[in-house]
Amino acid sequence: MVTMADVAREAGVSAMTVSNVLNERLPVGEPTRARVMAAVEALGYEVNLTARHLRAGRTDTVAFIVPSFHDYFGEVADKIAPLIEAEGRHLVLERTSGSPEHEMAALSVARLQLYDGVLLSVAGLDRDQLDRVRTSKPIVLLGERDVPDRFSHVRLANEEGARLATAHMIEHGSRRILALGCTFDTAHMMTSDRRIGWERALRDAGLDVDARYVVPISTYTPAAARDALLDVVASGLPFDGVFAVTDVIALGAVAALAESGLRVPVDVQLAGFDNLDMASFVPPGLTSVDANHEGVAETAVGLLHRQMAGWTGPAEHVVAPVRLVVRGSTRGGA
Amino acid sequence: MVTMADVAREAGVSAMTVSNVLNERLPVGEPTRARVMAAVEALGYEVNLTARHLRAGRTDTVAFIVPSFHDYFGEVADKIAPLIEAEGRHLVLERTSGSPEHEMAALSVARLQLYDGVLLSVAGLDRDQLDRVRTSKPIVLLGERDVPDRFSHVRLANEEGARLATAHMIEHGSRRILALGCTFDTAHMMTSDRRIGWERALRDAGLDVDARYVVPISTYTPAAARDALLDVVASGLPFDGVFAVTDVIALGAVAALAESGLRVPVDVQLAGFDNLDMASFVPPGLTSVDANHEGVAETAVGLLHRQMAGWTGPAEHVVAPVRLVVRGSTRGGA
DNA sequence: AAGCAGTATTTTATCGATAATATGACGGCA
DNA sequence: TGCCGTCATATTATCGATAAAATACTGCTT
Repeated sequence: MVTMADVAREAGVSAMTVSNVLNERLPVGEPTRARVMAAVEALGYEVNLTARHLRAGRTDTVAFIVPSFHDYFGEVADKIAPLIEAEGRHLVLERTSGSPEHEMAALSVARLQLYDGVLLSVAGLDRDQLDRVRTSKPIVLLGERDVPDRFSHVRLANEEGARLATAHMIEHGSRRILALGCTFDTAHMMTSDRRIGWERALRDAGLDVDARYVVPISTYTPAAARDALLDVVASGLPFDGVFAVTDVIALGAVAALAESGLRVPVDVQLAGFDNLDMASFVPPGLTSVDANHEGVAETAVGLLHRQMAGWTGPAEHVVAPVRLVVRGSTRGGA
Repeated sequence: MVTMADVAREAGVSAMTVSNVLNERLPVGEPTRARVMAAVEALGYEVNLTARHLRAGRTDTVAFIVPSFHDYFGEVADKIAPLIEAEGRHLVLERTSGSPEHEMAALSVARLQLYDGVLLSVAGLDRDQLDRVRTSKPIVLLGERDVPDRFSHVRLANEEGARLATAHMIEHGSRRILALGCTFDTAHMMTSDRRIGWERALRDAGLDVDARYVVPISTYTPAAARDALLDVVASGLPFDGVFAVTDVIALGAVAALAESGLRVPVDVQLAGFDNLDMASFVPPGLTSVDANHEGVAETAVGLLHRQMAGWTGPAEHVVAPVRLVVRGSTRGGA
């Protein structure tokens, strides 16, 4: 490996001069600079980033830590990347599988040292566990879990989104709407917050809230969603609308409804949450709550930049607004 | 920051002993070990990975460098992650936007030093550019571009896959099949290799190859694919089948066909490539060439592990076999 | 009691870069 | 001539860990 010392020897100068040429820290005379650059070229020298990190205490890298790489998180990551790169830093993704242990490990002192800042999409950790994390590293949390006040946090208006979607289906004639993938958890969770919005829409319309219409699913995959919905159909429970807790779940619902011969939106209206790219393309077009990934990405990265720039003010807790994007899977759609 | 020296002082031993306790390199007496562990607990010490990297010359981290985080690459990354973790290493993802500059930068000496090994999904670099990369770092290339012999490489049987899909549609009655998203490039590229397979199926069946049926698209998004296909419909060019170069492109085709009132598979059969998760769920089920992500991931990671373990034999060039998964978007489907 | 094998622990040097400080060379001015 | 300021470059110390070599400590044998 070619080191800075090798370049220095080749150019007949000290290592410090090489460093100064490359980093433009202290001024270097033109003839010397030229000799150094020539030596760099000749030897093909490139800085050892690890050594720089150790000495300089900065890595110029931000990590976005996600439960999994695909679907929602992949899309958000693609929005975040250019924002980080615009400030001259690198973005890397790490995966936790959504397990509390992995998330905790990602927040360990050791791993945090590798980055100048961290965006963590919280899926497994609860408020108490997060409260045990002690660090002054810039961190912004994303996601629908409850988090300690001292962490900056960006979440979606889950309840409002679910309410909007459900109310929209009620307005267009649905009376028995399933909450597919929702739960009755008491802790703040995506699945319970969205259930509350569904309930509120029902109540606002004077409809009964029937616990049988909340259909939990084993894993958050389209396959599990399809199976769960097919079970409902088989059970004979009558329904004329489905609020799917995410678009991925809605995709499973689309498949189940098609298999069951139920027409969307004529027999059953369907709405999802997240407005993933695919939502516009899956026929007949999926009505979905738009989480404004771009805006969420900008907000989160903005909060992180501020912390990395030395801001020490209080943490902010942002609730990103949502809006309903109406498509063909609900009546009143295009 | 708590350093190893702090722990050593607290426990009344040398830093080396702390290191030996934590890494189990040299044996340490039980009472000493206990004191050290107590000090570690008391101070909340964790190793500085950057310092370890510098000294030990190993990062225990593998990078998977992809054009973008979503869809195909996100799914593959989720398959790769557990395989890397099984060997006690971390996986991180980096993004290149598919640009040659970014891909070259990812292969620079400086960035390669950060990882014990690199999996690179080549999208932008051609053979000559890759040939300029000089490094002994374990690297495995993925993707459909041509690469120099000295790099290990895993690609798909693109031509065969496209042929299978096209032949299947011909067998079930299609005679005018579009190659949506394909190109006439002469360099080996995913889009041209798959076009060749499409051509071969047509020729094998004694059908004409008409250049108008190769429909390139501006960007590899469903939106661009939908627009391109709507243009074809508007042009009046008759067709009764669509081979979409990827499932993402097929998704755009699904939308365009639905908008145009063309029924799948009655009026038009449709097949894609990649067999993404969503392919089973988009009604009526997308017939797709299965690229066996899991197998590709295993092969690539296997080659990388071998290199990281010190293997110096010749590079391997693996062509991963494919198979056709028939679903409702083609006749003969379920 | 001396010698020795074998284990436990410490010392020293190093990974490669850079912040802080020191030295050197040169011109200007009284 | 002598002193000072300025710019260019070099030296030194350090980031935090660990490999390799050196030393200290055991108990056991004869």
